[in-house]
Amino acid sequence: MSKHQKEMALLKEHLGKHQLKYTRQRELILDAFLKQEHITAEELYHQLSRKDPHLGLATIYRTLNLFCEAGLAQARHFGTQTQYDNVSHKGHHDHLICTECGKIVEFENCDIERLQEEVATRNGFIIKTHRLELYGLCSRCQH
Amino acid sequence: MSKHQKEMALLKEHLGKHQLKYTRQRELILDAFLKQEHITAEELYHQLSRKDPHLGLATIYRTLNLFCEAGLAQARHFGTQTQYDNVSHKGHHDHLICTECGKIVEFENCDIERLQEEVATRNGFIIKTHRLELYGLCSRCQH
DNA sequence: AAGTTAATTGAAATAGGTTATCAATTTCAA
DNA sequence: TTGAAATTGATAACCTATTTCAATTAACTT
Ligand SMILES: [Mn+2]
Ligand SMILES: [Mn+2]
Ligand SMILES: [Zn+2]
Ligand SMILES: [Zn+2]
Repeated sequence: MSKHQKEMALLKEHLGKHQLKYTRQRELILDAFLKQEHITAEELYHQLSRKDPHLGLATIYRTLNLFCEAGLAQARHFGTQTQYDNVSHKGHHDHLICTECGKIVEFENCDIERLQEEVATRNGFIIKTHRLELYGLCSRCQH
Repeated sequence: MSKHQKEMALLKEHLGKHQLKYTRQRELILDAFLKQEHITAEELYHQLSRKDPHLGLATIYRTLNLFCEAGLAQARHFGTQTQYDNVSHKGHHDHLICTECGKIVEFENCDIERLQEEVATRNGFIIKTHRLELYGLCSRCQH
């Protein structure tokens, strides 16, 4: 019995709808990915290389992009790399990022989301996605 | 008499404080940059290549990064490229971006900014900067 | 269970945007 | 005017991500 039954079901549902296959690699990557809040392709590659030395980096990238399309992950460009956010059980959220130590705090704020909608409506837009990142110093790095 | 006297003064102030020099290239790039709301290094390069075919792309990148440090510009990763925002006279603002036609609308919203501060405070953070981007369809692209 | 077809994989090449290198040039203060 | 230090342009290098392609694998058909 693997954990992540619900997420695996979601993935299989997406695969079924798009004539895609459920592979050993996709299962491996899914399990590792779901243990993280967010991770880069390189980091995941290094983690998994220990277990399966033959897993290719391209497969990691391809699979993470697949997770995004399936709604399990959300790509977010941060610095030079792309962070893949695990949104499978937490849902949408935004980020506070400490520019000193790299600490990341996730948050949700309905009021902000509502105001975003207002801004969009006022300008004739319909929002599909958004990104909100607050950069600064965490409590430990303020001294 | 060049326009952009105020911005040029700001730049010279920054240069003075950091033992940097005021060069012909920096003046050229500043004038071209200030005519835009936001622009990529490549776009600026192509614009300026017509006037001065010997201007190097590396110089454009270096100078735009300098403008960021001087507070005249603000880098914003959008898609695969970096957009350099002209914040010299408009000040901070956020963006509505149409994913269909690429249209960009700039906006400011004090309420959102205030709520951001609240979120940060609640988590012990002090915000230095932030980015808020709303992606969706503009009025023309909704049909 | 075996065969068939199309998707997937890993390795390597390629792409694309940005930065580093370095000799020649330019700025600017003395 | 002179000289030290910063800057420039051309190009190489870098880094992340995607593409290519032959071999493999998953899953449907018989
Ligand atoms: Mn997150
Ligand atoms: Mn702008
Ligand atoms: Zn910190
Ligand atoms: Zn549009």
